[in-house]
Amino acid sequence: MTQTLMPDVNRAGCPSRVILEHVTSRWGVLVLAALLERSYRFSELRRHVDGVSEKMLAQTLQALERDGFVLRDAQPVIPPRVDYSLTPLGEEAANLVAGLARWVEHKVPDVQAARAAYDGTKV
Amino acid sequence: MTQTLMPDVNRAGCPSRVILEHVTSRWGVLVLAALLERSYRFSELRRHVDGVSEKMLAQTLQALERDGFVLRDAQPVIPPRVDYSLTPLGEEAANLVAGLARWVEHKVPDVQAARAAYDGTKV
DNA sequence: CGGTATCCTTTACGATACTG
DNA sequence: CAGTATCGTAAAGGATACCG
Repeated sequence: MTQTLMPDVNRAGCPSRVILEHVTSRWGVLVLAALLERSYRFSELRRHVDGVSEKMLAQTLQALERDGFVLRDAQPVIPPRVDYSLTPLGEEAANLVAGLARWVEHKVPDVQAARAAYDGTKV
Repeated sequence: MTQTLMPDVNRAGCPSRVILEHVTSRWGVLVLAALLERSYRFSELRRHVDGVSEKMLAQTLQALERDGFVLRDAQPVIPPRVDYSLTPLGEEAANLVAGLARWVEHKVPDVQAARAAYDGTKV
């Protein structure tokens, strides 16, 4: 039996690392945070998460769906309609990353001040 | 006067996005989480965060230092000794990302079950 | 509408060698 | 020890075109 107990993000090759990277990926964070408010259709999400390409959005959603964070509901209508929402597991993840995102938004001035100080002493 | 109020991670070009990317970067997360426990020397950190290269560790630490999350204490001794620790701001960030990392470690089995189910229906 | 396929560019990253 | 510099590869990502 292989080592399945005690996942550790500090160990290279630990499955937890890949999951963490999905959740903290550039677009993964923003998608999860968006879906925390409400469910979105593909193109809605694409407009909401400014700058994401179709390709990356599809890729991000697939990874999150496969990991059990996102639920994909494709209705067999014409034109097609696909709704994305969070699973209970995804909601937990989304709360954590959305908390981080909101904290960052709130601390932008502090970071900019730190950068100004850093750049000042380093020139 | 330019738009400095209401940072929004959903808007491309918003400074909050770059900060968020530093904090959620592949190695940024692990470095912040490590420094939450205690301060580390460069090579200690390199061993602790398994798999990180010298280059990426240096680059990550510089970004985090410039953003005001990490404090770099270089003692003028031979051989050189440099200690890295968290600023108060960095401690807040680290608590959030470490919380996320611990949550992921805890949920590894759930994700693996979700993947098995997903891969099962998709083949 | 909600994607996929293809191509191409850019960035990330790692390995190695070197320096104060 | 704590980096920097250089190089090469691999992966990320964007643009466009196309399909069910």
